[in-house]
Amino acid sequence: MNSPTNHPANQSVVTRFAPSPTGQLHIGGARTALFAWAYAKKHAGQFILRIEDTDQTRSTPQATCNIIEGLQWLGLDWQAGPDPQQPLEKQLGDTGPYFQSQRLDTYRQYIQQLIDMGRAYKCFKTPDELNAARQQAKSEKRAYKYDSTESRNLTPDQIAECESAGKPSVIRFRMPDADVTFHDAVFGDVTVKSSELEDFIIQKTDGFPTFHLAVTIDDATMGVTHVIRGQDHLYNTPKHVALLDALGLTRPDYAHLPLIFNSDGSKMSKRDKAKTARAAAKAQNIQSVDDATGVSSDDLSAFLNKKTDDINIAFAIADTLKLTLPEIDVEDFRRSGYLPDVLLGYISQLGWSHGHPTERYGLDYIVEKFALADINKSNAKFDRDKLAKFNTEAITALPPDEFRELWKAHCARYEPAYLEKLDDAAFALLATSYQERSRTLQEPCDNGQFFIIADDAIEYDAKAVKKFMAKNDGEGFTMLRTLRPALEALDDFTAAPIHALIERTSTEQAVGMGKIAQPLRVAMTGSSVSPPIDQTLAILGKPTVLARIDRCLNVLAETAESNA
RNA sequence: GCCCCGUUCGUCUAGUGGCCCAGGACACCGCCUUCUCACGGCGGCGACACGAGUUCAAAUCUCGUACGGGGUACCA
Repeated sequence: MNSPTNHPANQSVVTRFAPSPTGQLHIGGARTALFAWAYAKKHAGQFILRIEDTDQTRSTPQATCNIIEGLQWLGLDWQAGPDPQQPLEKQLGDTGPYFQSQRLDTYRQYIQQLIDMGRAYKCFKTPDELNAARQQAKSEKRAYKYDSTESRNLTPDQIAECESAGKPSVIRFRMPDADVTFHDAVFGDVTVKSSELEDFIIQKTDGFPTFHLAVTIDDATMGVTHVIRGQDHLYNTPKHVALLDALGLTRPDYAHLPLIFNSDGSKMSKRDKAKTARAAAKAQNIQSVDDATGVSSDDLSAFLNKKTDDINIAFAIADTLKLTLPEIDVEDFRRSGYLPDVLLGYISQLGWSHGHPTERYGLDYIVEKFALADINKSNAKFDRDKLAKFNTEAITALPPDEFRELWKAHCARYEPAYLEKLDDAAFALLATSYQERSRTLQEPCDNGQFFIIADDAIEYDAKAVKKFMAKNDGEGFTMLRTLRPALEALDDFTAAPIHALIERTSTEQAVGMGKIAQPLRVAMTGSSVSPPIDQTLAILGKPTVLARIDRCLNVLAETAESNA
């Protein structure tokens, strides 16, 4: 099958990612950015980051920063757009500015050109009138379509009259009375019938262009050769193509990507986090969250009553309940401890496949293999298990010092207590212990809390105590009493000598390693889980080990043994 | 409602008329390893949505049905 293109082979590729700055970088957006970036990279072209902030009510500078930070973390760099090293006003590239709010003059110029050509006109219909017509059509079970006859035929006098009366107007594009066909790299030739097309708005009453006008003009004036975006834009494309044709501008090549959904088929949206937090809070019937989160009980009840989906409240609940919210934005995945290359490798497989001799790969491999022809048509569901597995493998394969540095950076950003409480040597030992048993960079933080809390803050898990300590007349306590002097006498308190000591004890007492390791675990962690016990003791250090044995014996032994 | 698109194991996918009673990966199950939790090794379960048609031959082509998705905004 041939793949028609509107661009000569020797023209260099220009792609772009054009998010609207209304929050964090969404995982779906990240994949769109990845594909556009990879295509440009593969063809030694240019990748543009353009900020689509024409919706004045929803756009924020903070959101732009979030998106920039997310892209940078992923390692997707752009040659034109906001300069990530500079304040937001500074921009890279020579086809800018790259904020749509700074391109209003350009849009006006093209809109005026369309008006002058008779291809655009003012329309004084109000949203209310339009809605009424829509409702009317619906109640008559009829397909609604904007009726252009009245506004198209307004005389100059009538227009002047409306304007002097102060009636607000929009500008609409006069859609040609013909079917529109365009080529899409994923869907092939797409034709939309004339009857499905209407005179759409290109300039709002506030004087801002609509998305359709802005995106079309920007892509054309920035020299974008390949528009790679989500499938939700497929049926916007006839509008863009018609605009381009009217203006005599070259059509870019299009590729519309399948969408990404949750495993239950719902859209991956930021509201999933609120939903999950709310459901957990209701299930456990909590009345308040940790004071440290700064969320009041009023905030909480507003959230529980669905008055707000405030993400900060959702996180406060998650913190209080030790709950992981579903990852939706790139920042969520970063916080959960996924490696950027793994995340990218995984999401690249959602809707794109090249025959996979392997499925574990990173950015370089994607660039090497990427082709628009290998993009699928059908939507994909996001599978966190698979992502987690890939992440585990990548973490395990890391050189130990590299893992330590990555984990350190993660702690600095999300769990500073580890860096404050542990010296370099202890941190390094802990990193080594956890590397092979961690799915994410966050997991050792969650599982290793007992390494950084005070000796008297250990909470003993009742089941673990019963099973490993109190059972058989408190054999666990007996073992601890046996071990204590031997451990105290150990001069070189590192993993190897500790291991030797435990093995010797095992032989002398004629018991399995488990009979020794598990009571120690309970004393050290309060639970039955930790890294190998010799490493655990070495990292904790002799004073802490002895203190925790003593505490376990003093606090726990009496009550447990009397209850036994 | 209307217009379009899609549909291979639970999930992501390989597959472009004979190589496929359908291959890989994740999940799941079992065994091995084991001081706990993990990691790891080996094995197993498991799909062409349904119905017609074309053909010597169909997961692959055609039609219909069902289901899923997108669009139908002065949001992008």
